[in-house]
Amino acid sequence: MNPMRVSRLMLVTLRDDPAEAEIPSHKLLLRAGYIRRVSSGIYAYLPLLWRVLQKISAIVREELNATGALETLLPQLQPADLWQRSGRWAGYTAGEGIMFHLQDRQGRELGLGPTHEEVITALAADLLRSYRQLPVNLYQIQTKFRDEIRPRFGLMRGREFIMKDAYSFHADEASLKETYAAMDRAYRRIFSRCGLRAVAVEADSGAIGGSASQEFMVTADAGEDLILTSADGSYAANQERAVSLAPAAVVLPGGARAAGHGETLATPSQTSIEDLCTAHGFDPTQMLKVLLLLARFEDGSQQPLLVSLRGDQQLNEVKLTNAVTARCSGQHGALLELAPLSVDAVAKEGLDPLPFGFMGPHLEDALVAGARSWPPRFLRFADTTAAELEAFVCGANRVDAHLVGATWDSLCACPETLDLRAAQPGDRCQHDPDQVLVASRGIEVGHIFQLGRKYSEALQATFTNEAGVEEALWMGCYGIGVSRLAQSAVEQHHDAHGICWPTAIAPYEAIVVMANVADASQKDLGEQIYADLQAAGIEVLLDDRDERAGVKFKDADLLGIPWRVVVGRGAAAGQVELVQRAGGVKQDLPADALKAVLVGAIEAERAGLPAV
RNA sequence: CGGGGCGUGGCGCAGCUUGGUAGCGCGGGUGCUUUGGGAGCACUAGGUCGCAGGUUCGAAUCCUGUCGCCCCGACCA
Repeated sequence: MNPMRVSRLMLVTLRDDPAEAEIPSHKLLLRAGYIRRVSSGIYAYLPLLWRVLQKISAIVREELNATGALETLLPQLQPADLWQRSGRWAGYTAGEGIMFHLQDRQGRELGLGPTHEEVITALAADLLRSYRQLPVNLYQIQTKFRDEIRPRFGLMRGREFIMKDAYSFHADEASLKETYAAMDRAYRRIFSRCGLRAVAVEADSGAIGGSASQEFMVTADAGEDLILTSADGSYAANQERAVSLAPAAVVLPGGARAAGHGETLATPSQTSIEDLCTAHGFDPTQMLKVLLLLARFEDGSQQPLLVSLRGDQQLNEVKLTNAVTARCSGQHGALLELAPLSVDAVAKEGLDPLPFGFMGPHLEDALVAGARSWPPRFLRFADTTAAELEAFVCGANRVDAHLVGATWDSLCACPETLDLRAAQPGDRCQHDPDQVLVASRGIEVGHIFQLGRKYSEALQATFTNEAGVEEALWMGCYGIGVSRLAQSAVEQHHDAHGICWPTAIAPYEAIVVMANVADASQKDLGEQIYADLQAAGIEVLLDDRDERAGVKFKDADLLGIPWRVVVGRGAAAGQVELVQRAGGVKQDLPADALKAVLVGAIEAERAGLPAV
């Protein structure tokens, strides 16, 4: 129950927006006294927020326990050798690495857990021996540490944050998929029970690895991710993953010229697609653009890339990263960086300058053959839209000239063709060309992965199958940013006056405000209602401060308690006012009718939104 | 790490260009009045101007260095 009087709450609210905050939810959590910054990306969760976090955690526990998952608690201090065995120690500690690490008094290296695949997989290797024990799913709710390159927006991207992470182990892929689907369903229930509008989107699995992965996004304008959704709701993806149909290309008048080698066109200083189209009346879809990039790998090696795209399309770097990783990471380790090839980098390799702005897909390997440290050839890719062009305009590989009416094969063989373009809002959908992708912004609050056997193989986590053969475990992992979820709830539920918590995760369900504590009838009735509501099972806060009514109303709005009971002028006649925070609807009613009204309303709201 | 900006009582800011012994609003304390939407009046406490050097008779102000914080990019729950 934990009833509470505001006078005892250590409540400090701020009238002005703190200078450190940018987005509404961050400002409001600071102003309403929910959090305090201790250092960059490190926050104290004050008592009111801790109640919110515990309510979210309780919902998460209920839903995961209902799937048969087991709650556990793993160490945050993790030995380096565990991470060396999975091959992630160097990547996570050196350079851009995200893991805080230290040495103990013996000089042994330790890391502060940014995630727990290593620890849990080592435990699985120790404890899971037979297919008879499978599947199992373990989860924990605890603080994670990540030395973020740039912490920001309060709890949205902290260096220390609360996460629920779960790891499942299976005898085969079918079992993994079953648990993955069960977690998908549990996640949808968790977010809707928390009162959040969330959408599940296809996602890139990034550094965690594995095959399928899906993110859960709380829709909000301040979200860091761009989501593309079809109007019928059957397709939704993070832009870094999204696929779509590109607009049809406008056929190049005259088609192929000079037997597909193209006619030379003088294009002085016309280095951009836009310049060329303006000067010569081309359509961007008739152009072929060539991007040069440089990939840098874990082993220190570098590889120049040549990517062909249709002129109207944008490169999706995540797709390219995945393509390069698939080709090269076996030999060179993880891809650390993908950056546009600079004039300086070319010069540093001792090469002649490249015709930037006038390059065609037939740019010869000979141009990089003499490089000091690069391999003597480009790694070449073409996006599907570029590969499908019959005849196109492209750079002539010398300054101030382009080719018109060139074709693949005549110019050069079309390189490996992949989907490398960024899907855009307005693009037609692959599943139904009559549907169009629509953009919205989202905050990633959950992510589920089918990891496969990446970690179990690295850490020799095996079991004996039905046939008596040793086999690597199949794994899934499933995360929810608990503290981030709390802040995204504020981002989604606030107005000009403050927070409007969904009842299911509000720190208190109701606040009783005695307008004037010097008035004995108000004070007596307020105390009585406070006691009655507690007895009725409502989590209630009593604002007993000797402040003017206006101050208490402002604070109640800022705090965002879903229901406010005002005991004021009508107290002597037994009348009170009931105000719903979201929407601000007010009603006057007799004090003895209050309990029934409030209990009914709050019981309905505790369930959150209808499940999706 | 690259680019941009900011550090002045608890919070939000002015003062800095043109050096001369620190100010405003909010907040805190005391008293009186007020009491349904961040009250009024009076009194009061609280800052070696992020830190370290330097220039100067004199530095919040000019110079150098350094630390911290915020915003834009790569990363992610």
